[in-house]
Parts: sequence; C-alpha cells; structure tokens
Amino acid sequence: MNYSIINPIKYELEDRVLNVLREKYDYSGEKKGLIVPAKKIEFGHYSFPAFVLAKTLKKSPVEIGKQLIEDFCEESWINTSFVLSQMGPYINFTANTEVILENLMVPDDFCEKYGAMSKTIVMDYSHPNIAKPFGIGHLRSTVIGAAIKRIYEFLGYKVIGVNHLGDWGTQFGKLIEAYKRWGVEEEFIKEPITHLYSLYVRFHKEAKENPKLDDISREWFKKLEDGDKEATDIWKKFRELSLKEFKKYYEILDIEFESYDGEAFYQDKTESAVNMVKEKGIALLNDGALVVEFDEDKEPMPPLLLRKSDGATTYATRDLAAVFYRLENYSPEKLLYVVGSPQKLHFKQLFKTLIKMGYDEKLFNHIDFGLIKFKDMKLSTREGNFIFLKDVIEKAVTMAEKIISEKNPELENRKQVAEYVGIGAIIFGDLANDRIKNIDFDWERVLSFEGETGPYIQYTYVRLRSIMRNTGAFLKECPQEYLFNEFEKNILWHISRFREIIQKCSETYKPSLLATYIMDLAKMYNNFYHKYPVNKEEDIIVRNSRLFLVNLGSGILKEGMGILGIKMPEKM
RNA sequence: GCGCCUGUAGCUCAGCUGGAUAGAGUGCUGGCCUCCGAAGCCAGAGGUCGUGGGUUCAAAUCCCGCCAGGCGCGCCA
Repeated sequence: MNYSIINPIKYELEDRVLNVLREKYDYSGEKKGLIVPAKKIEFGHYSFPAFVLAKTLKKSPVEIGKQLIEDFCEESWINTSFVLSQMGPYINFTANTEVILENLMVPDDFCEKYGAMSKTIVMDYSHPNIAKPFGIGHLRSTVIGAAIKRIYEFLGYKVIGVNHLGDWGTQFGKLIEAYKRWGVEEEFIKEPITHLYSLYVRFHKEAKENPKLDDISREWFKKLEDGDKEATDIWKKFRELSLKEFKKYYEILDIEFESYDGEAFYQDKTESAVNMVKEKGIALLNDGALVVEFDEDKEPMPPLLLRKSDGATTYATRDLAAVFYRLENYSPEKLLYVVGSPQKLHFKQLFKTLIKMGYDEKLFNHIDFGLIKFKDMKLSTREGNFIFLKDVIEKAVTMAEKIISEKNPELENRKQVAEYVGIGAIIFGDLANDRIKNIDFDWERVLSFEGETGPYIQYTYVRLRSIMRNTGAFLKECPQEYLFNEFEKNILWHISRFREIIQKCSETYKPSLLATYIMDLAKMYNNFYHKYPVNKEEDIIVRNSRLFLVNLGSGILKEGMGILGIKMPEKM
C-alpha cells in the first residue's frame, strides 16, 4: 500500500511532525497516534494531542503545546500548508485551500502508484441455490459482495466474481422425482423457480404420507452422480432456467459475474483435493470418516469432515477443491468469501486446514454478515417465513412510481427513474448498516424514501444537476481565481478524503463506511444550496467557485453511489 | 455446557480503531415554498454509551467478571 497517495496530507504532516519531535525533543515513540483527525471541523482538520510528551518533558500539556506550536511553525512545509492554532492541550492543523485542492481529485496514475495494478482477487458472493427462490437473505451477500468488488476495482485490482451456485445435493433427487410426477412444462418455463418451489413443498408434504418417495429420490440423486442421461438432462434444465431467472435480478442490480461455477462444477475435483490434503499428512480416519483435526488447546473446534463414513464428500471438500482450482487458475492475491456469519465456523475450519497445509493465512478471508429476520423469526423457505426479492423490488419500485406521480407528474421515463429510486433505497438501506449486524426486516423502513436513505442522495444529485443545467456551467477544473467561504471549504475537505475512505473500506471490507461518507456529503450539499444560491450570486469569482463545487459534488456522489451499485437519475 | 457476534436517544443506526461538550435519521413540537426542485431546509425537546470492576494523563472504544439477545458446535449445505 502506498499511503502517501491514499492520504497525502495526513501522511506528510505526520512525517514532518515526527521529524520535529525527534530532532528537538529526542522523541523515540511511534508515529502512530501522533496526529489524529480533529474531533470537530471547527477545530481544524488534524490535531496533535500534547499529552504524549507530558511525561517525558515533565511539563503540562498546555505549556508543551505553546512551545511546540512555535517549533512546528518553523518547519516551512507545515507553515505554508496549514494554519495552526492551540486549544488547551491540543494543537490544531487546518489545511490551506491550495493544499486541499491539490489533493482533491483521484490522480490519473492513482492505481499504478497505489500498487494494485495486475493484482487479482477472487470473490465468492451471491451464490443462491438453484431451484429455490431468491430471497432477501441472498440479496445481502449479492449487494455487499458487488460493492466490495467495485471498491477493489476502484483501487486497481482485477476482481474475479464467482457465483458459487448451490446446484448440487440430495435435494435434486427430490426435485427430479417431483418434477416427473407433477411438473407442468408451461408453468415451469414461465416461472421456473416458483414452479419448482411449489413442487418441492408438495414433495415434502407427500413424502410424509409416502416414505417411498424418499427412497426414489435418493436413487435419482445417485443416478445424477453417476452421470445418468435422463437425470443429468433434467438437472441441467433446472440449472439453466433458474440461472436465467437469477440473471434478471442481476441485471436489475447491475451485477456481473466472471464465473458461475457452482458446487457441481467441483464434484469431480474433490478426489484430487482429498489427495492433496492426505499428502500433507494431516488427514486421519475417525469413526470411519476422513477428517482433519485441530489442536484442542489452541483451536478448540470440531474437525473438518473431508469424507463421510459412507465415502461421500461434503461441502467442505467441495470448498477445498474450489480453493485449489481458483488458486491454480486465477493466481489471486486473496480469496474472499461473502457468506453469512452462521458459516463462520465452517470457514475457520477450512482456512485452518489450508494453513496447516502451508498456505499463508492472509490469502483467505471470510466476509461475514448478520442475517435478516422477519418478525423475530429466522427466514426459512420451509416454514413459509420468507421474503422474496421479487416482492421487495416490486413494492419498492411501485412506491417510487407513486411518489413520482404525486411530486413530479410530468417526468419523462418515470418507469426507469422509479426503478433507480426503488432499488437505490433497497441497496442503500442494506449497505448503510455495519454488515455484521442482524437486520429486522421492516417494510416501512424499506419503503421509506426520506431522511437517511438512498433516494435522499439521489435527490441531492438531481438538485445539483439541475443547477448545472440552469446555469449551463459544467466545470471540471477549479477556476484560476476562486473564493470559498468556511462552509464551502468544509465540503472541499470532505471530498478530498474520498480515496482514503475507499481504502478504509477495502481494509475492513465495510461498504457501510462509504455509504455514511456519501450521506454526510449529501447533507452538506443540501445545506449548501439552501444557504448559498449560485444563480443569484453576482460576484463572478464566488459564483464560479460555487459552480465548481456543484460540479465536483455531483461527480463524487455519482461515483460513490456507483461503487455501491446505485444508479443516479438526472431528474426525479 | 463450550465458542463466536451484538448491546449507544422512544425506534433505526453513526462514532474515522484511546483523545476535546457522545452525533445523525425517524417519530414528537414549532418555523420555512412570489427566491437554482419541500423526496428538502432551520430550531426545540430527548443519553447513568447493558452492568460492575480494572488499565491510562485520557475509555462508548482496550482487559476481566456478570446480564440480555443472536448465531454456531463431525457424517445437512
């Protein structure tokens, strides 16, 4: 990582301050923690808490502050770049507008300098189950994964998005039998997943009365595993049509995958995977099953099950096979898994096994997220407590359309705008929260477009674009002569931190940081255009400065929301 | 029973990895459309940061105990 380009102002300031402390005060401590972001913007941009020197100098922090502020002012770079002030034990640094403007935009050679060029990351996300409805639960993995993918792409990484479909398992034996018994071709083609889902439910009902069905379905799955033509053909049809329906959602959400290799794809690769583990001498037989055990004292957790006592492999084995396959074919820097936190133990076992085999632990990461609950119940297809993504999207878009017809009935292409707004609300509502927290699904919240929501940001963008259209001014560059008031400088400062935020998102795998950043920016702009009308401004220098700010803000809002996967309408 | 996660305003959440008077949205009360778009803006009320200890000049943030909720714990995925 190249910190000097991610956060140039802070980086430089830290270095200079450290130098002064070393030369004049024999400071031997760390750089970390010397310079902290100012608590409030009124204080400045960065602060130096003088406490750190109080002990060694045996003076009060306030006195030290007085002395240090003079020392810092002697340093010419600090002196020309910042305005310094003292508030009690703190020295506050306020960056000059020139310095902020210099670091405002993302430089063209950002990715090269940052050093992420030609590095690859493999991301496993979304992975819905074939023949099952796409629920709000899968939306989380999809939306979080897609956002993190774009975050890394912004930083210059090549990201391989893998949709590890749940397209294998004993349930397909049941589905084949159910389909052959009660399937209706026309319905299946029209609404494949709805139809398969109802067949699945019916199968479970009838199997209770008629246990023979279970035996038959087991046979079907065995046939499928053995490559029987009829079974394979039906399975392929399930997979194709399900995927076709999923792709509709992906298109609406504007998400693409580089690969749809699901569990079935790795079926014939499990044997060599098992052999690779065996070769390392860490696999052992226990109760007839082949397992990898972990150190009870250091890692108290159950063993990883490579092969069941009946000889069949498990999903852990398939996941291992997938790791080996991805490492070999993509040679990635990292493998990321966007999977819910209930799977935490599974990934811990998986990664620990790989580490025991000699792989670097930094190679893998499980990006976990909390689950969505509805009325205090876990979402479950079987219990009928399930929220279909289809319904969520439909309701949100319909609501958006209704509001448009009230507020802006003349609007052209209202269907598309309603889609942007409705889906923007859904995505932003999900991404704005820390991913680790559980979410109580609430229709009212999903369908609200006021306050801290996606549509609020879209609205801000629309207003800014409107100002640009009304003034006819589209300024990419800052005018030669400019004049910004305090409020406007704060906006500039906030914008200058854009890449720092993206960097932080990539380190923590938290798109929510970007979401709150954009929200803060949108609030600032809402205040801004209320307080300082651009059109009325007669001073040409001030007017142009504001127009530049409007152009800049609309660009950042659009880019930031784009990374989150939310589209911006020009009017709404 | 053991392990992991969460607990901040009535509700939903921020809090930049230890710094200054803990911030938003929503809901509630009041104000603002002859003025670039009111999905907006402004003001007000609302807090023992689950709880008890510890470390530190400094704790919502780090450590330990307890309480509450969630998730997981070898032949399911």
